[in-house]
Amino acid sequence: MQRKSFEDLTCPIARSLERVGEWWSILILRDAFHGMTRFDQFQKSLDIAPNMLTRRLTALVEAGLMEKRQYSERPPRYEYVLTDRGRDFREVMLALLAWGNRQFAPEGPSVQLVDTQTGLPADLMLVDRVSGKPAISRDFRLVPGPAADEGVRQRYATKAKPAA
Amino acid sequence: MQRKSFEDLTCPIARSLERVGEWWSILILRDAFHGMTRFDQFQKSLDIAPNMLTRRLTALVEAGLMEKRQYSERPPRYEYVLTDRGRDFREVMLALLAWGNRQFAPEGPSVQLVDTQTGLPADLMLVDRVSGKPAISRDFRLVPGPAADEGVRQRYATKAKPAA
DNA sequence: CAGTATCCTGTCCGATACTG
DNA sequence: CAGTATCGGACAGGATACTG
Repeated sequence: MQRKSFEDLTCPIARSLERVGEWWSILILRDAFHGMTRFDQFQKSLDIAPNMLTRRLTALVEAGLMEKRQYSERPPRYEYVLTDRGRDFREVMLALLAWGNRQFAPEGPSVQLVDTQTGLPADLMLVDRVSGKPAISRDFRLVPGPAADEGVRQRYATKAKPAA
Repeated sequence: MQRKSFEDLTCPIARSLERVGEWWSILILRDAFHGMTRFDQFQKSLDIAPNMLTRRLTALVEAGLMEKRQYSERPPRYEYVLTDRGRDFREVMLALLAWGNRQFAPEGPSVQLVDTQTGLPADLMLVDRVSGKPAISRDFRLVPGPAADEGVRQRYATKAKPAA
């Protein structure tokens, strides 16, 4: 029966996972951020079976994260480029990368983000543009928004106090 | 043959995905951040089959993101709490949430982070603690770190110019 | 080069029944 | 309450062969 469809769910995390929840999807996006656009570039880099690559690329295109563009008439050739929506995913990827480096790289990072102006590695944190406070500040709380449905309201109505 | 094991890979994104790549894992963490600790709390909230919940919880414990703690002797009762490593994942989750709200919530967010001091919804962005610049600034570039292996170096040695 | 077409396997996941 | 046990289905993913 496989996973239930969560398309109707309003939780933004679940909705995001609908689009990028498959394992390869994020790695394909990672390579796309690195400038790759062509089928065989992805295939070589990822060492992925070609049919799987086709499936994932198609899914990413359908989700609006990438766009398939013809860059040659004869022979017909296509490339896959990030859309605005896909490019916006960069922050999530960098957050994931930073977390991985902090937690699973005892011998130092294998890939890191550096400031090309100074040469210093970046130390990323999420902040609120409005107040300037870090997102992990205790001042912030997740609450149901205007489009919340019953399920969401129930989950966020628990008396349990949120973990730090 | 299922997915190859990527445990030996040094890419921090792949390494992160090893731990939280399964669909339910992140949703369990989401609920844990919301203060849930007990088996049946997760089960009711997620509407997940009990055997799957056991599997995912066990995996999260093995990955060091959660800890199984006995909170009652007779009868023996356990609870699942976030470890430091698990709590550190909060930034990734919030980044995912913010992306989902930006991209897939035309009718407004269903869940949002608000500043309890001001009542204003947060507008999250990743910034570098060192320079204060946003992570999406063009000044930043991903480069191989001290622990990079051949595969990583090759991927990051392409002449292709990174996508914006 | 850029895929499509088959076939196969592992496992994620759901459903249900059961237990101390 | 907090799970374990068992069953079965759907699909992610791999391997390989083939095409314009």
